[in-house]
Amino acid sequence: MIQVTLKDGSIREVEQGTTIGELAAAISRGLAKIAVAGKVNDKMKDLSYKLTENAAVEIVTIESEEGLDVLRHSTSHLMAQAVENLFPGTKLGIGPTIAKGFYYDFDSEHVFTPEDLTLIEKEMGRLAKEKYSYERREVSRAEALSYFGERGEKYKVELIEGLPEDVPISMYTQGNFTDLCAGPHLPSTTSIKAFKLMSLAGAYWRGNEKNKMLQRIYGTAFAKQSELEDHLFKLEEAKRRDHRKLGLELDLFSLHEEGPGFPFFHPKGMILRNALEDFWRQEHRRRGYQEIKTPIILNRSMWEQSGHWDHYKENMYFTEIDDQDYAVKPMNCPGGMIMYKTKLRSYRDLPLRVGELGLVHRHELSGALHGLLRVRNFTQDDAHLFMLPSQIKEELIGVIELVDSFYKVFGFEYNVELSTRPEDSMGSDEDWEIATKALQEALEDKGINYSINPGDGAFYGPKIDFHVKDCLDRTWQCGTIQLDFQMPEKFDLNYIGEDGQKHRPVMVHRVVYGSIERFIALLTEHYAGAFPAWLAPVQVRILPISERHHEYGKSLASLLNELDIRVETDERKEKISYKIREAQTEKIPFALVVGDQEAESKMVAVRRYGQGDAGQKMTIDEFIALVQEEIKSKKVLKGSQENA
RNA sequence: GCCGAUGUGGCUCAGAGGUAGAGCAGCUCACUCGUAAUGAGCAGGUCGUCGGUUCGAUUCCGACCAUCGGCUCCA
Repeated sequence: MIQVTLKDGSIREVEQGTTIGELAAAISRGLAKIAVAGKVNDKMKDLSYKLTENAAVEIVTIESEEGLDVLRHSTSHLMAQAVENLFPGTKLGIGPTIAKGFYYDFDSEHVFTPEDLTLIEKEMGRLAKEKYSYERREVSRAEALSYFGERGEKYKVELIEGLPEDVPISMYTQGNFTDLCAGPHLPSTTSIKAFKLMSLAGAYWRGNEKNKMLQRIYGTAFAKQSELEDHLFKLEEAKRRDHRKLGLELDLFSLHEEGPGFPFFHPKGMILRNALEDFWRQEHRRRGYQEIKTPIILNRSMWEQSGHWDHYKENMYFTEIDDQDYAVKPMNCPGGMIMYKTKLRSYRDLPLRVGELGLVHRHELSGALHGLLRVRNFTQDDAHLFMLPSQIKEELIGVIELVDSFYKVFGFEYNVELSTRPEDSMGSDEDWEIATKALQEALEDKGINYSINPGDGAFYGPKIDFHVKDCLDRTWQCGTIQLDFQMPEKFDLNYIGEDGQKHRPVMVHRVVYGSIERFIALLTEHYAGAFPAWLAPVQVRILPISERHHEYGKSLASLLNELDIRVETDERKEKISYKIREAQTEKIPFALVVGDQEAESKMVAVRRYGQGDAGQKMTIDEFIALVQEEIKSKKVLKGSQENA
C-alpha cells in the first residue's frame, strides 16, 4: 500500500499501481465523471498514470483551467487527426493550447479555406464519436526519430532533435493518429463535444520569420455546449466594442488610404484628447513637472549622437533640408537632452522633471497597423527626469505611483513587465545590470507583481512596462518607465555637484498614457463608447419637444455653455422618441427633454444614458449641480463597464 | 514585411460577363408630436487603383494599394 495526500490534506491508502482514474473513482463517482487528468507532486499526468509511491495527488477536473487545457490539447490532436484524414500528406507543426483555445500549425500543399474549417469540424465530430482512447507510449529517442522520420514529419524530427538528452519522449495515439506529445490527455475522445474552429492564419515555424510560413488553424473547446456558446457570444459582444467601429459611429476619428497609420481626429475625438491632456497637465503640474515642446524634425548628426541612427533606423522617416539629412523624431528624448543642456545645472536643480506631449513618427510594418492601437504617428505623454544617482529609487517609485493613480481613475486593470537588455543595444554590461536592478528594487519596494520579458528593453536601457487589457483580452503596452545611463553619456549631460565638480545625471524616460491615441482606443472599448461625463464629447443634449420649446432650450443651452458644460440642442423637426433614440445611440450622458411642463416651471426632465425610461424632473440648478459633480468626480457611468 | 481573406453611394450590405440595387444617413414637403425609429418624394456610385483577356468587365486574370484575422504564449 502507498499513501496519497489529497488536495484537502487528507491521506488515503491505496494499492501500489492504482491509477489516478481509479483513485478519483474511489473518492467519489461524481469526481470520476469530471476528472480529466491528475497532478502528481505538481506534475500533470494522465488518468491512466499508475501511482507507485507515496505522493501528493490532485484530481484535475474538466471544470478547472488546467482541466480545460487538457481538453483543448486533446481537441487539437483530434483536429490534427481530422486534417490528416482529409488532407493526406499534411505535415504537422505544433499544436498547443492558448489562452482561450488551441491551435495547430500545418504544412500542406493544400491552402485551407474557411469552408475547409466546416469540413474539418465535421470530421472531428465523427472521430470524437468513435470514442478513441488517447494511448500514451514512452519511446527511445531513436524510435521516435525513426517513427516520425519515416513519415516525413520533418518538423517533429526537428523538435525531437532539440529535446534535452534526459527528457523521456512520449507519443500519444488515438485511432490512426499518433503525435509527439508530453501530455497529459483525456482518457478518450468521448468528452470532446463542444468545440469550434475559429480562424485561419499564417504563422512562421517556431515564430521565426526566416522559417517557412505554416498554416495555423485556431479553435476552442469547452466542457459544455452552453459554455462554448457563452464564449462565442462574448466574442460578438467584444466586436461591438471595437474602437474602430465605435470611433466611426461616434465620429471620433478616421483612417484613410491617403495616410495609412496616420489617424485623423474629428471634433469629438479632439474633445476627448483635450480632456485627457488637460487632466495630464494638471496632475503633472501638481507633481512638480514642467512642460516643454521640442521640434519634430532634427538634424542627422543629432540622431547619430543619440544612437537612433544606428539602432532605430528601420523605424524612422527621413527628409532632406538644404542638402542635409534630417529625420522625423521617433522618440522625444533627444529634444529633452538638448533642452537640458541649455544651461549649467546644479545638483540643487535635481530632480528635474520635464514633460512633453510629443508627436512621434515610427514606420511600423504595414501588417502591424491596427486602428488607433498601432499607428505610425502618435503623441506620447513623455517626460524625462534628470536626477542624482541617490534619487533613482525615490523617483522611480514616484512614477510607479503616478501611473497607478492614473489607471485607477479610468478603472483599468493592468499587469507589469520588466524588460531586460535586447541584442541590439548600447552601453556596458555593468550599467545595464545597475539599471535593471534599480527598476527591480523599485517594483519590489512597492510590492508589485511583475513578470520578466527578457531582451525586450529599449536599446538604451531596461524598462518597466504597464500593459492594459482591451475588450478581446489582448494586452497593450501603455505606461513605461525606462532607466537610461546612455543618453546622458552620449549627450554629455552634467550637473555641478556639492563638491563643485561636474557629474553625470541619471535619466528616466517615462510615459503614463503611453500614446494618447492608444489610450483613447482602450478607453473607447473599456467604456463601450459610453464615456464618463468628464470625457464625453457631448455631455448634455437638450431635446425640445416641438418648435415652440426651442427658445427655452436655447436659454438652457447658453446657461450650460457659460458653465463650460458641453451641450448641444437638437432642434430638428423630429418626434421626441426619435431624438431620444439618437441621444442614446450616441451615448450622451445626459439628455434633457423640454416641453410645456418644463418651460413653465423652469425645470428639466433628465434622462441618463443607459438607465432607460422616463426622465427625472429637477430644477435647472439641481441639474447643474448634478452634472458638475459628475464631471468633477470623474465618476464612471453605471452600465458602461459591464463585462464584454 | 510574410500567410490568408476582403474592397460596390457617408454607413451596413445585396448583385451579375451586356455599363448597378436595398436599408439607414442626407435633402425637400407634410405632421408640432412627452421618453429608443411619422409618412411621402428627391438626390447620391467612372463597383479600391493600374494593366490584361473579351465585340463588351465593376463581374474573369495579373500587379499594386488599403483594410481585416494572424505571424508571442514552444511536442
